[in-house]
Amino acid sequence: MATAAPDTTQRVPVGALLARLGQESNARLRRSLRPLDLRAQEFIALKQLELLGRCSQSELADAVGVDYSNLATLAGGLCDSGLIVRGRDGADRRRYVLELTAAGRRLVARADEAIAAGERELLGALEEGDREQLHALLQRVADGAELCPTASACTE
Amino acid sequence: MATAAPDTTQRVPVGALLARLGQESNARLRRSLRPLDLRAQEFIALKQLELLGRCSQSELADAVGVDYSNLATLAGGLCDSGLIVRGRDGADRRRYVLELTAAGRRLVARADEAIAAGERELLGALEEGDREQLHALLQRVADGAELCPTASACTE
DNA sequence: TATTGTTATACTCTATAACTATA
DNA sequence: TATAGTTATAGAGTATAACAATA
Repeated sequence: MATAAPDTTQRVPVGALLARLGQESNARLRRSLRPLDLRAQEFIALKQLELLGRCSQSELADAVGVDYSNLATLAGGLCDSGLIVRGRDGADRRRYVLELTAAGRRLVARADEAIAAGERELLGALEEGDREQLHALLQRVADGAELCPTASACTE
Repeated sequence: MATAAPDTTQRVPVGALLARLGQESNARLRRSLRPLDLRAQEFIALKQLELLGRCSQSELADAVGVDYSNLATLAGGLCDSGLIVRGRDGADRRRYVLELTAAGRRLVARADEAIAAGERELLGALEEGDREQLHALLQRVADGAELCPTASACTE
């Protein structure tokens, strides 16, 4: 049977809180990015590519939590827009090597500014120290679940 | 200009972590609920209704982060399935009053068990105490942003 | 006129399967 | 045969506008 702590029944479980706050976080992201004509997934992929440097489509898909199939379309669009460049890997010609262009790098910088305000607003209830603590906890969960969102944690 | 802390540039911002973990949390929720033939939004709405007790569609939509227009369709489906009942408010006949049926209550209980395993797995990297701390921090953020996920915080 | 709820519609995101090309 | 990528498609979630009924 499931564990049943006495006062856990009447509160929202952590998973539900995560889901709800993630939803809100995504909504704010979308609104902030709309003026830049960027979709949330596109920004996340670009941002991750900035952190990882050169990498293949499948590595990026893993890091970002998007299906390979959907990342193919996504990367194609970003390539057409001149935000990334795709070249075949010399060693294994099946693989693409993705890299941010200068234009892509500039757009990411603009997007970072655009989303910072919304993020501060969402986390307004927390003091600086609490925000750090939240960041550390979330990072540990992400690393533990192998969601691999940081370059340093990508050891493969 | 935006604030620029020295070592913040090379790590994933809190908002992005929240978005990513929320995405993962939602994905696990969906997978856990599929055998019960429940969609994530449907479960979230039912669960919230359990916490709030009787409430109107607009109150539920606010609490759950779904557009009024979409909650209309959602509530209609749940009503057809016999999981909730809808009745007009006597005082204000424009408003619906939603309430969980016995069948709805049973299904929520089954769903709670189904999703508990996935949640424990996602949070596996954290000790019990850290999990509590994460819960408290997320709850404060949710309350601060008036996402109103708890009955107690709903003061309106 | 303002509010509650409904319907319709477009867009974004998620997920699966079938396919091609290279290893 | 196994893997990297592509294409197509279905389903779920998000967002907006137009509308009816009631206050």
